[in-house]
Amino acid sequence: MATGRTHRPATRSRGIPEATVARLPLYLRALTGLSERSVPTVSSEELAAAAGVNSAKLRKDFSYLGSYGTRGVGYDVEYLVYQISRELGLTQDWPVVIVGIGNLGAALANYGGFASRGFRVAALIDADPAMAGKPVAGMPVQHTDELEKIIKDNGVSIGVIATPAGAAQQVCERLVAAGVTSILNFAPTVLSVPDGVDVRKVDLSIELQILAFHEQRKAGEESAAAEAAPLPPAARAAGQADRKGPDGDVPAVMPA
Amino acid sequence: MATGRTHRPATRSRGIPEATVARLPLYLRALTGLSERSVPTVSSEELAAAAGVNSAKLRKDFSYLGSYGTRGVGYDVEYLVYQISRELGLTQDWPVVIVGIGNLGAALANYGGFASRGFRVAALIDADPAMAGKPVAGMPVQHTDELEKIIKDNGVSIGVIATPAGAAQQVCERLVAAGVTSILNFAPTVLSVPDGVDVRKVDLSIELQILAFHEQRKAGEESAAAEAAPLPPAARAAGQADRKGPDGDVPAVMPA
DNA sequence: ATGTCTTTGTGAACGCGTGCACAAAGATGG
DNA sequence: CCATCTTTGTGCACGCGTTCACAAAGACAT
Repeated sequence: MATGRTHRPATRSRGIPEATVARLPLYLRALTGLSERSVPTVSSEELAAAAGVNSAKLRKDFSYLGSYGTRGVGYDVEYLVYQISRELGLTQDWPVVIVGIGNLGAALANYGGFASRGFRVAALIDADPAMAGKPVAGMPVQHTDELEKIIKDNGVSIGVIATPAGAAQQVCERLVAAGVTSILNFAPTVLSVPDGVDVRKVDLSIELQILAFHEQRKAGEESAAAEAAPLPPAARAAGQADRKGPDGDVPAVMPA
Repeated sequence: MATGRTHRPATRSRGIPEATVARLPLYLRALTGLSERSVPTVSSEELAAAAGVNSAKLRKDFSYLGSYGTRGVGYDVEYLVYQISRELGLTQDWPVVIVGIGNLGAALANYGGFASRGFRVAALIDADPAMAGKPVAGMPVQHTDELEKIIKDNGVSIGVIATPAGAAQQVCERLVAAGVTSILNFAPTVLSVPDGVDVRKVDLSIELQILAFHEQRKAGEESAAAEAAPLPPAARAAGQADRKGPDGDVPAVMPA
């Protein structure tokens, strides 16, 4: 999924593997659903099915948290909801700021999933002076000039970047300088941050390209030998394409 | 990734590892930037820095595609752009439909990154009759009733689901029945699909929760021994919480 | 209390991905 | 033509994550 990842180099964060951490929210969601239906206990097999994973994997994941199950019975739903929430740090309030209130930023501001898990949108920030004061999701947009003050006043440590790619790195640096140590980046750029700052990336375009790859492969398998050698591997004469404009003899494949 | 991933069980798709496929769009983006600046060739070291990865990893990734570099020189930018585009299947046109034109769906419809890589939004679909005909991103929203017809008429094989969680599975099944074989899912649900259908998931809430985990850990390291045992591991008497409503003696930690 | 049955928790094996380190290949200069 | 220098391509080792398979633990019936 979603997601590619630009974050810590697979440091095991206190014994809990990164892959397990990434699945905990999945379990939590499934458990919350069971809790709403007043299901008291659940087996690893049932919960795994609900979360879309292997039951052995689920049990191993939970084993990193402790022995919270009862053999022969399963897991107590409410208790497990609490334990996972605590482990993820969702028992406390996390104020976040969203920078870049375009279409995507507005969608994020309105997204219920943020507020429903202890995340509170503390401020919406945009560089466009025309946006300042306009209400989005029942909240006035504030100008970028206020960024540092907002972060410090609210004790924000998580920032969401939904700006155009060109502005992302600069916004990122200001966020980090003001005290933000975790960033969720929607801009299609590689952010460089100092050590100690976590960056997670959500890149819609990349996800689609990965799907296209598999889609093409599926289509190619059906009409197997349809494509001959698409281009000779050494089609270009060595040292010929040097110092030539971007519109050389190589097929222009990138639209706009 | 971004993200978690619900897709093929790590099947190596014709020799190219899944992890490599996920990085190809990253390289492509960096290369496109170089191409626009008319840079003729680039070394693995430079390109790796631009893409935010290790240079050895980049070279190994490219080695799966073939020997496209020149030792002592580097890679021809234009040629590599073409090769990666072809490998990802971006040399052809991919019509996509977006189902669920709420805040997020509208943001996606307006998102330039879709159109800029060979992906063409063929239709916007929503279940709300009041939305039908309304223009979003310069395109009239169509009603769900038309879904099957739209898919078949346009030869759509990639669908984007941006509906509420409750509607996602049903929409998914209709998409698949109509011929869609790749799905990008923004709804916070686990989709179950038949074999042969790829699903990639983008879950904003999960990404935030992962960040919160690391954030909490950072905070916990500073004030190391601040937190004592938060709850006795066997706090509940065995077999006591059975058959009790969701509001038992376990702390209610999930807001709303 | 004893036996049976269910389900957890985990040891161990396997496979994938990553990164090191270096040989091979080609460019470049004399 | 030979030497040197740069950069690729890759063999290899290591570590993480996944999965299998089973012993241990507890529930439950008799």
